[in-house]
Amino acid sequence: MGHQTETHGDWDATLVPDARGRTDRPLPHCPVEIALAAVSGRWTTLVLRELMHGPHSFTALRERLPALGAKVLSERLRELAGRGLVVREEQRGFPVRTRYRLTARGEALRPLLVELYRTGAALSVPPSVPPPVPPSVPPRA
Amino acid sequence: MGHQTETHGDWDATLVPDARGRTDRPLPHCPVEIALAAVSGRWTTLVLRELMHGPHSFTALRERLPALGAKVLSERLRELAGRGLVVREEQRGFPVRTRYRLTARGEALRPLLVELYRTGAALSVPPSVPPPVPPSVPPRA
DNA sequence: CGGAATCCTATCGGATACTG
DNA sequence: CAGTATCCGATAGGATTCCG
Repeated sequence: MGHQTETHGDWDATLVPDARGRTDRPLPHCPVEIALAAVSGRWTTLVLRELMHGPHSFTALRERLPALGAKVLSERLRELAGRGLVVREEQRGFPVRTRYRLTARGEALRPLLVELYRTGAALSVPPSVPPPVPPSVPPRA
Repeated sequence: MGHQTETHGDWDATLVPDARGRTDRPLPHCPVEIALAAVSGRWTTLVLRELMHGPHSFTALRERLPALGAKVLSERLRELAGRGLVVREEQRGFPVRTRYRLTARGEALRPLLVELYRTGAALSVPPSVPPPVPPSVPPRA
């Protein structure tokens, strides 16, 4: 065999390019976990999609996503802001206009969203032989 | 403006290529939701990573991921199998060898995992100005 | 308008124990 | 070896109400 620095030696370099992906448990510094954290949570990708079209106010977002409750939207925006993906901007004047804008970091999620869409679209064509439903009880003559 | 078939008209075609993405709530047939469902759940991406290296037995997977409990592994494998991403193969003989192998559909997740890694790595370099800690009270005079 | 505070339920995932 | 069965605490997220 080659070398014994790694746990099991052969890592696919395109899949796991560096040491941060060579973990044996879900650690928060693993790039995959970081990216998943950024887009996970119900409604998150929809909120991101709206913000990708440009800045929106809290209420505008609620109008675009009528089934999204104020509490959850508020949570999502705070998470996104906490990760530096979104900025909250208060436009001074009267009344106080608030808007949420995607940062450069937030824009960096676009290729991921595109890839998620692509992959999901590919998966949505059903497998030739669907989830092998085992013949539960073979009908006896 | 152009036409009034859509709710708000201007959709980014690279972000939302077709009607399945033009939803105002998280519907299970939206491609993004489908892809997210495939990779979501704790440990899921790690299990996929292992299976991307080739088929593994239940116990082999537990050895690679020692902190992953049998129950959760069992759940993950059943979910993945249910989505047609993994197949369970029983090698008859003694003892009964069981192994889990990625299907072609499962392999189709590889680009997504790569993109997740890429994006997460990009996000892990901290923003020039971190989460904008707002000047809580503007110093007067 | 732009939220925060509560309350409530469902599900998730970890620990432990047991089985063919 | 390859799981299942149970229990249990912690979130997640929806509904509702209230606030500056």
